[in-house]
Amino acid sequence: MRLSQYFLPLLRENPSEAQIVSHRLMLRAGMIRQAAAGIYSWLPLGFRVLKKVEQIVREEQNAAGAQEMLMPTLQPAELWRESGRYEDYGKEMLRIRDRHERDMLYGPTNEELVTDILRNTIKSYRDLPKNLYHIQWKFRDEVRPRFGVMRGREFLMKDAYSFDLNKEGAIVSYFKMFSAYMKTFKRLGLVPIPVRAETGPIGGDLSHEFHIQAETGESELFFDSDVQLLDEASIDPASPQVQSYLGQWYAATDEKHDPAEFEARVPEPRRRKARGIEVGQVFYFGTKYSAPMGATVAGPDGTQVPVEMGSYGIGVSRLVGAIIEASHDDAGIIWPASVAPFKVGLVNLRAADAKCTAAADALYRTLAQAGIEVLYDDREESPGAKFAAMDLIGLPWQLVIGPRGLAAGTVELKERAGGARQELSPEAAVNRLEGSA
RNA sequence: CGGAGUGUAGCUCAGCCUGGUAGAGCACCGCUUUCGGGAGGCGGGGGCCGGAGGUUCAAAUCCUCUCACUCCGACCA
Repeated sequence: MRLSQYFLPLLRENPSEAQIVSHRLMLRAGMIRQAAAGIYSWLPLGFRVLKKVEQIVREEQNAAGAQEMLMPTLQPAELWRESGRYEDYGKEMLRIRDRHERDMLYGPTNEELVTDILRNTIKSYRDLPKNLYHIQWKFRDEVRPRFGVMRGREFLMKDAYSFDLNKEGAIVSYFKMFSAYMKTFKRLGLVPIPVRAETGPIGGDLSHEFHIQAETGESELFFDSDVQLLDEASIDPASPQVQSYLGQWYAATDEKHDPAEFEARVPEPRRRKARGIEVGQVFYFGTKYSAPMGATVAGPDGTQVPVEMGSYGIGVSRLVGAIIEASHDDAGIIWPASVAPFKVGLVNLRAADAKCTAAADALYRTLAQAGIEVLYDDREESPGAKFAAMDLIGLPWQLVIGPRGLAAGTVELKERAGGARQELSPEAAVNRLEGSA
């Protein structure tokens, strides 16, 4: 993509409404624009990142055996009256009335809707287990939206729902998702901290939140630092010991925190108290929805039993902000390779110079043909402005072509993280980029 | 929902106290000299001063109402 043609409105100064670094950088890097409090448009650069995050989440859900579907944003109030949550949810839920005076709502979550689908289709225990998910926009009418996409009112969430015949099966489904979440967050370049959590309005008795450590996090965490070394491959969802296995690392939100237990179980050097951004939560809640809504199947003995359920959320749009909180410096964003909007920024230092531009154009074509995502700064701007723009948008690599290198037959390849630079031939630079992750 | 602020050019802000017909820097457009980490010169375009009402000869400025946004708290994924 040529920067001269790309819609990328960069801001040199910090917009006054943005208080935290991810919000500031997303606005300055031309990723988002605010439409109303807690409601954002995603501009081309931000949209590319959002789609990459979404795709990694999707791949790991599919790999864990969940099946993608798509439920609507608008739901009938009737289903929520069945579960009892229509009144419980309060003003967080955006209620809408259609032209026929029917009560509707913009879904804050989808337990009711998916349970309705299941009860109308699945009749036998032979059809279980099932795990269905979708990636859809949600709306929660927060009293006080803030921090950009980290706490928006409208947000993109992946939510999965598992259905099992009994509790043992549901626990297996739960830990399959647990393991998939660990892998997902690691692929996004993050270090997830899974903590025991309250179940909140979703209900149930088993829940974990997944947090990313950041000073701007809204949650307070207490954990054994070794939990950060947890390898998801060591989690066997089918093992009866999986809960005690994971329980060996103390990790809790402040609501669940027990100072006495923390001190007794975790040696002092490994005790951590830190702020975290919640990027995912998993719940096992049994028959909380299936029982009142009549989602039952015929068991092996022919009796009708309510299905055992769990739900599993990942804040896809919030993750974009969380990744920036976890990976930036004074100059701008530092994208992990897996979600970077482009792999490399190609900088033509002398767009007004025919030789320099010819060399840059040639390299641009070569990179594009090699299937490398490249953002080509072909504008006539000062070098300082170009470097600042590239550092701000934080692509993993920068490839610089200027008269100095041209005379020596080299280009400069710079790594955004760490800032290491090297002069090498254009061919060698392309090879390096092709070979890197 | 309580408390505190802010709304003036695309962005950051000054002007408001003490009313007199709208400003700066950056950004943008043209020309030019430049340009290896946000470069200089000259010229230019861009504003229902958030909205409505009021006071006044005269309102960005004073008064009333209203809307939006931000921050702290409570609440929340």
